[in-house]
Amino acid sequence: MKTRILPITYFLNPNVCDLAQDLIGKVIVTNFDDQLTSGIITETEAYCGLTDKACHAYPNKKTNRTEVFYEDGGLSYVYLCYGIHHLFNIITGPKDHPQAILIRSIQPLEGKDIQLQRRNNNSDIASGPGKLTQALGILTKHTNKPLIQKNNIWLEDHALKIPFQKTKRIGIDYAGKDADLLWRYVAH
DNA sequence: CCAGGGATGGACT
DNA sequence: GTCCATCCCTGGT
Repeated sequence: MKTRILPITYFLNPNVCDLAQDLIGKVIVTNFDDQLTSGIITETEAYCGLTDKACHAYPNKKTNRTEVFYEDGGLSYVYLCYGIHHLFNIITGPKDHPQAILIRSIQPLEGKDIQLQRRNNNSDIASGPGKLTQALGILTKHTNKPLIQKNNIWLEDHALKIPFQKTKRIGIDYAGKDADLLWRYVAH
C-alpha cells in the first residue's frame, strides 16, 4: 500500500468543506517520546470564521485565542472544552481565511496498546473528539504548531477510500440556523 | 481579577 | 435519543 505524508500545502485548500470530506480516511499520527500512535480519521466537522456562528473566529473575530485562524493552513489548533477535554483542529485555507476542521473520531491503527493505556484501559478508545486526543496524547500545549513530523503530529494518506455521510454538527445549538448546516462528515 | 460559558462524555430512558 | 455535572480558559474590566 502506498503511503505519503501530507504536505503543509495540502491544507491551503480554501474550501474547508471539501477538505473536511477529503480528510475522511486519512491517517493522523503522533509520536511523543518514541510512542508512535495513529488512527484513521472517521469523523470531521468544518468551521468557517466569516459566516458560521459556530466557529470560534466568527464573525472574523480576532483575539489571542483565534489568532491562529488567520495564519496559513496546516497549523494545529487545540483548545480545552468544558475545562477537561482537549479538542484537536486543523487550521485550513490561505492566510486571513479563518477556517478550521475539528477531528471528531478515529479508528486506532498503530500503537493501539499505548492508546488503550492512555485511555486508562477504557476500550472505547477514540470515538469522540475528547477521547481521540487522549488516545493520541494531544494536549493544549500542542496548539499553533505546523503539522509536520518534527513537531510530533502529522497526517498521512494511505490511499484509503471510505464512504461517509453528511449530517448536522454536534453541540452547537447556540449557532442558530448555522447549526443546520451539513458540515459534519461521518464514515459509514 | 473574575463571571460566564462551553465544537463533551457518561449515564440514563 | 435526552439530561446535566463538569472546571479551566477566555476576555473584558
